[in-house]
Amino acid sequence: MQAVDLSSHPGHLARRLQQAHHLLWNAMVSQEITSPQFAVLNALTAEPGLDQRTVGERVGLDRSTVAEVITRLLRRELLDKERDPADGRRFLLRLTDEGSRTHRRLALRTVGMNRVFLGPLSPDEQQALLGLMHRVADAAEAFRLPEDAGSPAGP
Amino acid sequence: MQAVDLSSHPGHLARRLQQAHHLLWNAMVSQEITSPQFAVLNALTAEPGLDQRTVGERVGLDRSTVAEVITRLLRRELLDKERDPADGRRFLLRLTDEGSRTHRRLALRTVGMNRVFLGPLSPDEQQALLGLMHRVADAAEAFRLPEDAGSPAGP
DNA sequence: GCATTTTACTCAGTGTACTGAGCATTGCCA
DNA sequence: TGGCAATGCTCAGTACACTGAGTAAAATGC
Repeated sequence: MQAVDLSSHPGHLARRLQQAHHLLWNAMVSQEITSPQFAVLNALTAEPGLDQRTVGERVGLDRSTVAEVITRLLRRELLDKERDPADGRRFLLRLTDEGSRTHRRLALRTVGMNRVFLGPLSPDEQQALLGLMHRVADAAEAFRLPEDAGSPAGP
Repeated sequence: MQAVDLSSHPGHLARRLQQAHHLLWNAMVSQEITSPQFAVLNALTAEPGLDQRTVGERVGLDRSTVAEVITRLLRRELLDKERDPADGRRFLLRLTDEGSRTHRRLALRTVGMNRVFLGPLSPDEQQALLGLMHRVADAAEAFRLPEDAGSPAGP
């Protein structure tokens, strides 16, 4: 007895939102490249030559997931991976020409998809939603490694 | 060039939100029972005797994922599954006593977790966020099966 | 200079989440 | 009533996403 109303649970709504997004992404952006894969292409567009760990930091993926996503992008020859000559632990990542083209093509389509996705909201509401989600996600970042004494990390 | 700012992409934010939620859930609710599993327990608390398909409909899981989640809940003996005597295709699902107890215990904890999760927002902002997410998720539901009137699929 | 620790990455295991194909039961209807 | 479509579920394949354990290279400490 006493079931809960899940529409007041932000975690449940976030999951449903992601599912809806997945649906729209497949229909309007790409069936080959997923949204996390695009995020990696995007990060390497902004900062070529990042290593895996930093890419994960930029797009919000943990070390294992980043490795898998990169494996798939390598298989599609959308990026290159080579050992850092200055640090044998690192792999430096760079987009191939095909990777750059793919990123540009998909970036254009995401604009239309986001428009449809947020279509039911007014422009003000859209901004509000993005801002609120951002604040909650950022705040939760602080829970990541609670035992690390807080030196405030600047940009 | 021309990397995109992902903080204006609701899909990206939804993913980050879910990751943050996962973190908090593990810390404050349960490491055994996941949030989708709880959603299934919750649906069966509200409506005992549902079949798998309907459970999926209630909590927003597709047929395959529901089957897997239910398998795990069966393994933990939190629910019972038996063939519908009136319809041999269906399986009827019901919570065990242990399942009911687990649901109640976790339901209490989710209250505290949601409070922390939404903590960075004011009460008004919390309501706004929930409402906006709900509207976007519901609207996207319409994209699920655009063709229910018969589009002729050849043999 | 060598041992310890830290760091970047890999690997194994678990759990969502989706699609497409297949199988058995039911319901419809000509 | 016999065929056929619809329905409920399973299974295989792919792709995130996390944890914990393990490996190799670099930085640190003495």
